[in-house]
This record gives sequence, C-alpha cells and structure tokens, in this order.
Amino acid sequence: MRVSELALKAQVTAETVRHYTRRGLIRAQRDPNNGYQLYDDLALQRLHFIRQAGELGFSLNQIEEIFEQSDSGDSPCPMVRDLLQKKVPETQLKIAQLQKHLATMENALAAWDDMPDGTPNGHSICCLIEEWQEKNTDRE
Amino acid sequence: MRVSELALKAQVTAETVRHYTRRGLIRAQRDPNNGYQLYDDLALQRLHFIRQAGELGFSLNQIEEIFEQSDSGDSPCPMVRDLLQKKVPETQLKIAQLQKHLATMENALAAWDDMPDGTPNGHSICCLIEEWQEKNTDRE
DNA sequence: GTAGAACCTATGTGTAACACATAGGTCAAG
DNA sequence: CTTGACCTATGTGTTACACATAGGTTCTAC
Repeated sequence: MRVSELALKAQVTAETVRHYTRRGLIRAQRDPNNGYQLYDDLALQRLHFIRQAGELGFSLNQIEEIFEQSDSGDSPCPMVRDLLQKKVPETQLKIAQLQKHLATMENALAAWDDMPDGTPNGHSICCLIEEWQEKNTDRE
Repeated sequence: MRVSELALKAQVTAETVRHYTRRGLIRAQRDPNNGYQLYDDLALQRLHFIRQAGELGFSLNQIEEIFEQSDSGDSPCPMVRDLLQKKVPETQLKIAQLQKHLATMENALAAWDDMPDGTPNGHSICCLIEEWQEKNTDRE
C-alpha cells in the first residue's frame, strides 16, 4: 500500500508516515515505475507499535533503540522494562504537579468571585497569579 | 544588576534571562560604557511572574499577551481568568491520561514478573507493549 | 485524449522554550 | 599585562511533526 492508505489504516497523517520513514522507523519498498513508497503489513504493525509506545511516553529515539534491539535479534524487553521503571516515578511526579496546579487554578477561580474585577492598580500585574505567588513563596 | 545577578536571584540560567529579554518579556537598560544589559527590580518581578505563570501552564506567548494588557493599562485579570477556565479541563484531561498510562505501565511491570524474560520469538517486537495493545484495541 | 483532481516525491521552513557553541569585547586581580 | 570571569550577538540543536513549495503521476470524467 502507499502512504495515504497506510496513514488511513493507522489513523495518522501521511506526513507522519513519511516522517517515520525518513527516520528509518518503518521501511518501504520503492515502486520502480514511479518511485512511490510501498508499505506492507509489517510497516503497519510497526506504526501501531510506535503510536502505542509514544502514548506511553517513549520518544522516537527510544522507540528506535527498541527496534534496533529487536532487529538485531535481542529481546528489547529488558530495556523496555528499564525504561518503564524510570518512567513510572516521572509520571507520578508529573501527575502530582498537575494536580497541584489544578488545585491552584481552581482556588484562584473561586477566590476571584469575591474580588472586584481588577481595575489595574499600578503595582500588580495580575492579582490572580500574584495572589498565588504570595501563598507559594516557600516551596520547592 | 546584570544578567548573571538577575539569573541568580530568579533561579534561572543567564540564557533564560537573555531569551526573555530578546522576546521582549523583560526589559533592560544598556550600560552606555560597554553595552551590557542592566536590569532593575521590576525585571526581577516580571521574571518571577513569568516562571509562576509558566508553571501554571501558560506559554510565553500567552504571558506576553498578559503583559501587553497590563502595560496598556487594562487589567489582564479577565483574560487570565478566561485562560484559566480553559486550562482547568485541559489539565484534568492530561491528569486522567497520565493516570491511565501510569496504570498501564504498572500493570505491565507487574505482569512481567510472571513472564520468562523474553527470548525473542520472531513475531513479537516487545511482549510488554504488544500485550498492552491487545488489551486496548477497543478504545479512544 | 486530455483537463483537472487527487495523489505522490523531495526539500525547506516553522513550532516552543530554551541549551549550547562560537567568536569576540570588557573588566578586576595579581 | 595576562588570566579568568563576565558580557555581547549570532547561529545551531532539540522533539515530533505540520505546512508550504515545486514538480511528477495516476485516475476520472467529459
């Protein structure tokens, strides 16, 4: 199949397919008549894998490494496990930070209902964010 | 104060200070003798604000808009409120996604303990991620 | 049979928020 | 007067694509 067909099957853009092809993450044959890229089902499998891994937070570089391991006959599993083990605490940290920011934003919005809708007073850029600053001067 | 001093006070790199200066987010005077950038306390305040807003998920472009509002004498508060109101659901979505991925990763790692450490079998790129694919073929 | 639509190619540029490298000017201390 | 620490401007690299350009190909309709 050609670029667009593969892209459609994998629910990505044709650009993305070309991008992965250029990076060597998926392989294509050339149609000798017109130079078009031709893909097979393996390419589709790989494309799916790339997307899945990407959703898990792996970079294309890491995915490339996984493929290299796999293509050279070694099991990429131990490597993936290591990567996952590093990624778990990172993800937990991100979640915690986002939750903190979410709480801050919700508090700010709630507090706002009690405030006059900020005519500028000259020494404040934005009451909301600076309010937040005052409450958070002692952390990290 | 000069670049490094400001950077130190704000706990960022000198590059970051220069970057913000180039983008026009903070302002500096030129030392007429040597062309060095000289900053005052307002710059420090702004730098703090930028960092705080950035942590809340605002882009530099948005921060720029906030400053423009503020500098032109209008209160940026209503705008910030609008931005926050849009950002709250986005953040909630991000958190939910991260939690899903986290669960996936933890499940995968747990499941792994029961698996033989993946000698490659030729038709599997990585047992872990593909295992996950099978379980998730029906969503989004 | 040919015009146009829809497809393909390669290359280059833009995005966000800096980090880093280069080449060179400035300044205080020894 | 040299060394080292600071400063300058400019350009490049990062990530994962999206988009634009210029041009070749294939399909379809008239």
